[in-house]
Amino acid sequence: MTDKNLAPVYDPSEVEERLYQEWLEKDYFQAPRDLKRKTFNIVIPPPNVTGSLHMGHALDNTIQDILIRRKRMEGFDTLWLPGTDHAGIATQIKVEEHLAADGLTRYDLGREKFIERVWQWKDEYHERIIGQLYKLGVSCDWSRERFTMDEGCSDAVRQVFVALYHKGLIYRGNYIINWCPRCHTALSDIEVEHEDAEGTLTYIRYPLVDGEGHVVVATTRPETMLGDTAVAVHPQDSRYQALIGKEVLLPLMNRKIPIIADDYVDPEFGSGAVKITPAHDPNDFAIGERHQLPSVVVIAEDGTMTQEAGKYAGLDRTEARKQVVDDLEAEGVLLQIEKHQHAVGHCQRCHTVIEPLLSKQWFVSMKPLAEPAIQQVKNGEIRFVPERFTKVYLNWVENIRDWCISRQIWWGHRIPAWYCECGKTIVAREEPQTCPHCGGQALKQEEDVLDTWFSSALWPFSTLGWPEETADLEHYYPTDVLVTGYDIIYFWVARMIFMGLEFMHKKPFHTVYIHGLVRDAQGRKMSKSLGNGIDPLEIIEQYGADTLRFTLITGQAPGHDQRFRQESVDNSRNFANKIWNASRFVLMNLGDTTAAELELDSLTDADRWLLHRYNQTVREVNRLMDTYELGEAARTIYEFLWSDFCDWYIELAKIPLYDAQTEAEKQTVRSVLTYVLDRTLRLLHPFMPFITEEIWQKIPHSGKTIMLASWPEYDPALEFSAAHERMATVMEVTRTIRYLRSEVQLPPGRKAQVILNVDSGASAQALAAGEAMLKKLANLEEMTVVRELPEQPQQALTAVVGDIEIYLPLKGLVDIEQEIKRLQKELKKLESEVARAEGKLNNQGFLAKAPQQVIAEERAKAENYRLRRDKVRERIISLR
RNA sequence: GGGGCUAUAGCUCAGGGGGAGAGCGCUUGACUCACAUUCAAGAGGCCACUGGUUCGAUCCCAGUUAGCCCCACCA
Repeated sequence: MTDKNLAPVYDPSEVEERLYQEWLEKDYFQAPRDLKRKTFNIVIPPPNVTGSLHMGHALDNTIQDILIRRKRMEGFDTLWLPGTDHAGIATQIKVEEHLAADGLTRYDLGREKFIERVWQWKDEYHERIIGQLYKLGVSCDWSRERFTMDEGCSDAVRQVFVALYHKGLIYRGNYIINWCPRCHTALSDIEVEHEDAEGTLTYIRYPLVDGEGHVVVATTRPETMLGDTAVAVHPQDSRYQALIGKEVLLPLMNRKIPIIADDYVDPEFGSGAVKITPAHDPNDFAIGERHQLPSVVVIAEDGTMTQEAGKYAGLDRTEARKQVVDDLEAEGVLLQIEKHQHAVGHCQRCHTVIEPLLSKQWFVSMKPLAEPAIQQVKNGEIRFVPERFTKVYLNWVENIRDWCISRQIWWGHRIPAWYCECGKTIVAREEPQTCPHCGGQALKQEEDVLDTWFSSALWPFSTLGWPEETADLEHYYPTDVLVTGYDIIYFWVARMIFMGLEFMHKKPFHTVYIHGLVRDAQGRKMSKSLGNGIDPLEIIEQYGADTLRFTLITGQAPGHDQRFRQESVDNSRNFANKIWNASRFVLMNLGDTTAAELELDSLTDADRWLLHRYNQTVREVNRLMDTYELGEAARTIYEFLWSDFCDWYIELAKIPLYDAQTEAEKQTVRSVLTYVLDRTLRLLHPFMPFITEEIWQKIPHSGKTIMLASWPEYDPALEFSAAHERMATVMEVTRTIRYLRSEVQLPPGRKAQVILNVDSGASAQALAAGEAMLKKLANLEEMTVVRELPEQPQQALTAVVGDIEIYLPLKGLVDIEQEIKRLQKELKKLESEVARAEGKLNNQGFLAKAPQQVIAEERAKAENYRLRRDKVRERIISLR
């Protein structure tokens, strides 16, 4: 027998570190690759190696660990594959910031040295992140850990790139892209965050080249007028019919540009005439294509004006804007400036205002890849939980546009394309030695790297060894559930589905579980700039991982954001302590027994009641977990453990444990306590892995670890409805007597007498069986059950439970007037209940259409309320 | 301009076609031999508003109001 003397307060810090090491040493997390067993797999959303884990990660990983631990206990061959993400731009920015502290830029180091520095950074932060995951208690298979830039994943990236290129789905070309002047790179559309901003709409007069008159255009970005190559109007706009085909003279630049007609123009907006700058606006670019307009690039990649901008060359774009406006005013062509609300794009990583630029970049053609990914979701092969996210996904995928994948940074997968002097481009998995077209050897590899999400998209299969045909890939692909926040459905989830279908010809997972954000106590997003972030590690150090996990999971409803509040942490901590102390009680009362076999024959009503409740809890928890309602599942266990097991059963168990005549009676209770505690710990283990293991090891058990103990299932042998009913009566009477006692402030030290007058044999039986319990729990000295009461005691408090009249004779303590008042209040309540039930029963529609069971229940209720009403009424009369 | 979510006890939130739930807070009592990180008892809600469907709506549907979020190239 292990040590039974537990400290009265649970101390997680002592337990968690030790248990996690033990689990690691014994390889409990390792997936066995047992071909005979069914698999259950999850790939971790790889955390970025930029910093440390936040509450969102803690929630995300807690959810995954819960799913994984349950399936492992259910006997599945379970793999939770961990790893980290190189996070291209984000990590590069961090390292650059670090260098900046020493007054250095990445150019000072050069590409090779800089990347070395980033690898060092990666190593350092990788260690930190893994350490944090350890502390959370996640049961990942660390022997299979991956990194998006490790050799295998990099190979997968090249393989995919080459395949898509040869299929014509990757191409390179000149298009308007989102350019971040700060990060100095192109971005994809979804890396741009739009924010409404108060801007201005500037009206400028462009004079006609021939003859009198002018055209007025309106723009939010006057500085781009330097690059205008046309003015567009709507073809049907009567105001401008005569002007179409003529030319205007572009102010400041004195360039002749044509007036063209295009349907894109909204005659209602501004002046109805639009200046066209193909090099700096996506719409203008499209119009430029349609009308073969030249593009004049006036803003450079660093955000300054180019030589094409004439005298403004070299100015920063914001400075240029001011000067252009001033000069326009000086020339007398500035008509007016009005305020204007519009959305301005910002870089997701550094929040700099995005510049739409004409640039040569690599793209993935998305529509062909999206098609099957739409079908898989539409036909239910891939399911979102909660379901409404299906729409969010489809809405994006059905309107998908090509993906700009090249980034002008250094940290990432370098694009496997080489340019030859002969002008040809070679795309290959391995570096070519000579040009296959001209045989030349002067090949230069593309400088750009890939969008970090390119490698993420391959994660479910690249981590299992693809493109090699590994045993893991064969056995573990596809995975089962993907757990993530709604913020990366587009970035990651959609693209994984695309790539999984394209390269594995199988969906990467069948279920996408979407959770919400963890916000601060005021409901604000946790962010560094606000300084309102709560570090999960601090909570773990102070309260333990179990407490943090329980707080996060109970605070969570599928797909909804939650607030992280101290009260909730306290509550979870208290719960852990409650479990600890309940277990202390069990351990202290185990006697010499080492095993607990339930002997169903010798059970009392209390035992049967607990087993029944336990069994219901198991069924409910399984149902909830099957539908991913993990917060509800956790609350259900909480409720059972605290209310049923602790508040009622442990108190009831004390009776035989302390007073029983025979050892056999004690033994029965011990076995029930042990059995239910054991199984409830198993049920709770996925949620609170540490404390459950720690206690489980101390109570009688078979097996090495609770991690591999069998998962509790509903057991028909534990259905005890009759006993459950009887106990419900006993409990209700108990509560009522306690209530009466507190009504007259009867001191706890004073034992009371009670007379119970019953109408039915069933009640008499329940009370007889529950006598000892009632005496203890309601603090009674004497309890008398009668079938008929010759004379009602006057100096007594009264209440009615079902057909049971409860009399609490208290000479000298009962204020008759007060008691009548209280009973009248009770009578009023009962009368309204009777009225409600009878109202229903008198409704012909109800009787005709409601289900029989509901009608029967309603009849029983009505009967019960009438009975109680009459008894209370009688009592009032007798007191008068 | 589209799409979505939310409105339940003082606070934070679960729930769900047939008499409203939790935690915290509040009131009253108790250091009772597992636990005061506790126990017992209690107060507190026309479940946002208006219609509809139904025998029956807090729950389903429509609309209204308020708040939040996502997507979108009207200069």
